[in-house]
Formats: sequence, structure tokens, C-alpha cells
Amino acid sequence: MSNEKSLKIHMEMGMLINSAQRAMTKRFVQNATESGLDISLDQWMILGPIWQFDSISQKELGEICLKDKTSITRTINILEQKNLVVRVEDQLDHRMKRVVLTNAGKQLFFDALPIMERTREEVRGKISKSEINTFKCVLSKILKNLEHA
Amino acid sequence: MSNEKSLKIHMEMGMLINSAQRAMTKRFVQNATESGLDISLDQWMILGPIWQFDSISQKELGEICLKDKTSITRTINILEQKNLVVRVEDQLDHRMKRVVLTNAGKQLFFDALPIMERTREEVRGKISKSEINTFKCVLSKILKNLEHA
DNA sequence: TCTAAAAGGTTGCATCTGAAACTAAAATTA
DNA sequence: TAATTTTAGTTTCAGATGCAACCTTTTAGA
Repeated sequence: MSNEKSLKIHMEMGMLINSAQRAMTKRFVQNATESGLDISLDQWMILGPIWQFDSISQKELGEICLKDKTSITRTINILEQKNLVVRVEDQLDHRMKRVVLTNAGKQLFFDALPIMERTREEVRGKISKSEINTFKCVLSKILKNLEHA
Repeated sequence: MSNEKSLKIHMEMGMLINSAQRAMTKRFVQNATESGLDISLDQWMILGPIWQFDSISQKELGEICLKDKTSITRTINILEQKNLVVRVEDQLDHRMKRVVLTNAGKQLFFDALPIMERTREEVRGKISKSEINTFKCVLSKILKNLEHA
């Protein structure tokens, strides 16, 4: 037991980040499921920008979500299967596809908003604003440290 | 461009954690690959405790690594395929399987140690000790906030 | 103008994830 | 002791990830 605790105390940053991330994702999906919504965190993260920009290319989505274009392609496949989203070929540049929300997609986005809000509150709990700021700041610094291959 | 920047500034904590996590994982694997080692971060994260405890049950591994038993099962399958690890049924409790490093496993662990060390340094860069402490502290608090379903 | 390079997407491969159903072996309890 | 519940691990299902290779369509350069 004390052994386990000492391990937890010395637990590496990477492992901490990893499990915090998974816990947050898990909680969001749990909350959504309890409310009868069938949506994953990654799907939600993509729905947001589409709603925000009305119509957006997959490349732009990738930049905003900080995700590989491969991930975007596949998540959009799933959203399209669920009839939440439609791909439309750009009229000027036929390489591009613009992604647009269907009515069902818009509905789901709005239904999921309060759940995301609640999840955020659960995650933050009583952590102080200044701690959160330092936290975000460190994350940004880590990203910058790793920016150049 | 300024649009992109403003987005980055307002980027949500979840997305930040997510991409920081991926960047760290990516960097470790890159560094390992460059050194000719074929190992993923999760595989390494499991190798460590096995080495530390000499022989350890999958359940304990899960607790230490903060991972689902499903993930442990599969990662160990992979490690076993690579002949880095062996499963031995516990003599007293036949439900349990103890996981043991092979010589190749030990070798890989030691080879990967300096790479992990280097990766950690790259990740931390010039982030101050106190910021790192706050950072870890916030992560622990988030985990605690989400502990109870 | 014709060809080569770049850009937007998709696909294959290997890995990783949680939830739920399932097996076998304890540990409890009636 | 017999019946029930718990526990350890595996399997299946549906997503998710990055990389590299590939196909089209654009764009740039010779």
C-alpha cells in the first residue's frame, strides 16, 4: 500500500497527462451517454468548428483541432454515417471538401453543449484560476518545446 | 494567421492536454526509432514496472500504469509476440498471471532508458521546477475530481 | 504548354482505448 | 459443504491515433 503510494507520488508526468486525458474523455462520454447522446469527445471537438464556421475544409479542421488529416477523414466518415455531417466538394478547388452540419448535426451540437459545460466543471472542481493558468501555460510551453522535430 | 493565433489562445484545456500528450508520445517514439529501437511509449511504460518488481500481475500493472486491464492484456500480447516478456501462471492463485521480462526485454528496457531521459529533457525544456510542480499538482487534482464515477 | 511538384483527401497497417460479455478460479456466505 | 459473489484475465465491438503510400486536382516552373 505504502509502496503503491510511493509509486503514485513519483509517477511520471507523461503518465499523469495520459491518464488525466483519458479520464476527461471518459467522463464526457459517460455524461453524454447518460443524457442519451451518442457522441464521442473527438466527434464533438470536430462538430464545434464546423458549426462555428458554417462550412469548413478538412484541412482547416485539422489545423484547428490539432489533429492529423487522417484522423479528421475518419472522424468525418463516422459523423457522415451518423448523418450529422455532409461532405460537399468545393466548387473552386476540386481537391477540397467542405464539411457542413445537417440539422441532426446542429441539434446534437446544441444538445451536447451543456454536457460539455458540466464536464468542464467536474474536471476543474475547486482548482484555482491561477493554477489553471499555470497549467495551460505549461502545456503550451511543452507544445512549443516539441514543435520542431 | 491572426485568426489561427486567436484560436490557439482560446484553445480549450482538453484540446491542449490532448495535443501535448500526443506530441510527447510522438517524440518518444521518434527518438526511439532514430536509435533503432522498436518500442512504443505504452510498451515502455509497462516494461518499467515489470523490471522494477521482477514479476508482477497484470492487475497490479494496470494500477501502476493507470490503465484498463484490457489495455494491459493487449500490450502484453504484443510484448510477448516480440519475445520481450513472458506470462507465467501464479502457483498460488491460478487466476493470476505474473509477467516476467526476458533477457531481450531487459536489454530493450536499458536501451530505452536514456532515450526516455532525453525525451523528458526535451519536453521540459526551460520550464521551471515550480511550474512543473503546479502542473503535476493540477493533473493530480483533475484525476481526483474525476475519481468517483 | 507540358511536366514536375504541391496540396487535399483516402487507405492500409500497427497500436491503443473503454464497455460489456465471458471463462475460470478464488473467496464468501448461507 | 453448496451456492453465490468477486476477482483476474481474455475477447469482441466500435472508435481513435500516426505514418507512409497513393490518387486527384492545382499550381508552378522550364
